[in-house]
Amino acid sequence: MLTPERHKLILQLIKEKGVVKIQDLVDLTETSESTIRRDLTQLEEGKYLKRIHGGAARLQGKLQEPSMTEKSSKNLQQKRQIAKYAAGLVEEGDSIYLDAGSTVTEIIPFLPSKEIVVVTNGLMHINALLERNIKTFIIGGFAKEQTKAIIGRGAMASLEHYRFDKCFMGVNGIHPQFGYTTPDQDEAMIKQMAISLSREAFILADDTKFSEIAFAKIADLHTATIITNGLDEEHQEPYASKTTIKVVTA
Amino acid sequence: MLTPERHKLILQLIKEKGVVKIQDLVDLTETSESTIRRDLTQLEEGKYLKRIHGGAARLQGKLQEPSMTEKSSKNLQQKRQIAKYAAGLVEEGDSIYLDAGSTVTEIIPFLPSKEIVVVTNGLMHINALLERNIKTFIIGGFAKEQTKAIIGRGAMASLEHYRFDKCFMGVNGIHPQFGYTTPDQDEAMIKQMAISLSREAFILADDTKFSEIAFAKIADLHTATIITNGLDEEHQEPYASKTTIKVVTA
DNA sequence: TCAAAAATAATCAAAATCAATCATTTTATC
DNA sequence: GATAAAATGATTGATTTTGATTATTTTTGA
Repeated sequence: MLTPERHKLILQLIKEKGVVKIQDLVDLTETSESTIRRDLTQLEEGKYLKRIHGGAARLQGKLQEPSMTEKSSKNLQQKRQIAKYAAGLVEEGDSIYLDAGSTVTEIIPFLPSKEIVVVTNGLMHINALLERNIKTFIIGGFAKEQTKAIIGRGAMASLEHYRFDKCFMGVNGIHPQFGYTTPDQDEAMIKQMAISLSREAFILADDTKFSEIAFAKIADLHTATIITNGLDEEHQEPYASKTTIKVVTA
Repeated sequence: MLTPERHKLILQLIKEKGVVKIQDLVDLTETSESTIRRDLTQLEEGKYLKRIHGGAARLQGKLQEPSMTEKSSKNLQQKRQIAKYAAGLVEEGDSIYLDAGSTVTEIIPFLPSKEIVVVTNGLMHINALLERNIKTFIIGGFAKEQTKAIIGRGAMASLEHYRFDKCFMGVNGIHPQFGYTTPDQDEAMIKQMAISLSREAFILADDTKFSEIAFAKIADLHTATIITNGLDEEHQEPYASKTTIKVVTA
């Protein structure tokens, strides 16, 4: 195994578990203790981790991702959290629909790459999907400039040819009475259809979307499961009886 | 195996896996270790990858596309010439089909932006088209990674819904007897269909494409008009009787 | 505190990988 | 077809990485 591969594995494991034992790394990488020790020394020098007696630990101290404003960084973190959880729902062999939208894009890095099929109307997803070598189909139709989404009659007809195990999408409003809503009627129709073509549908939404209402109705609450974060129990109440909410915690 | 082929394979594998071992590349390309080492050295110089002990790794530094070689820059000038002429053929109110491919992309900046409708299977064209506020439809189907083209059965069905005044495409081979050819059969079928759905079809080709034959046949010469440059009269002769050639001059 | 156990660091030889060289083959040019 | 140029594959010795060994330090538990 090549050095960078090992380093990557080590960092990955440390990121997940916080601390790791040397012996675990030896087993994981199938190399000798000496090699692992050398790796840890190097990684510590590069400030990627902290060595501790018996292994190594993640350093929480600091710089993970520079640049990015306060808001968008926090926002992105939230999106990632939600996206990561959503990706965890995808199983090998699934066919899934990814609706256009920046929140949904965040799912892609976490998807299992083998044996899944993705259908999407989101042009912004294409590069990320192809880079991960995921089998990707795009639906045909009119390309809308602002949102880089494929919409319109043709898109509906194109979508009709597929069936999905799961679909993931963002919305602009979630309301106990008015259900899921979005500003553009054409996009609403696509979303609605995608939900109806999926065995399970998931709405990805940060807490600002709750109690909001946008122009075009997509569907009633019960037709999809909501994945969100940081929504306290009090605010969940009006929705809890009408649909399933998964609150992802940090 | 030819050098550019190997380089392509190497980059492809590295893109997929992040890191590759030299021995894997030797097996993959069925050449010697020496050759692979030389390849890696060259590719590293061109900033396409980073050599590591035992193999090579993808560089995340980012800038992927820029580095244009001597050759491709000259090539680009030719492409632009051809593309500009082709764009001049488009009239207001036309519906046109732009096939996937780098030559065709060059048409976009020269297109009249008002009152035309573009249909394409080329994902690489989308951004340029939307930036110019051109009414754009994309056909649905399987997204092929290497060429960023939409292909397959779905694409054929999707294409079927449209009719065009003109269509523009590149090819890999033009031959008096074997007509227009391209390496990928799926792409050939799409091209063929696009031609048959168009009132007029145009092939954009620099002079290196003449007398070449690729694997999959698209159509006979007479089905399209060839737009090329720098092809002297002597070489035009075998084709002139079978189709129309427009030679663009500098 | 002290001794045993565990973990670490230092050392070294073997293995793997590397760069440089050269003879041979392939390709391009006249 | 002859020649030059480029690409290739094998070989060599140098360098890097690795795993085992041994000595040193840290931790553990009585």
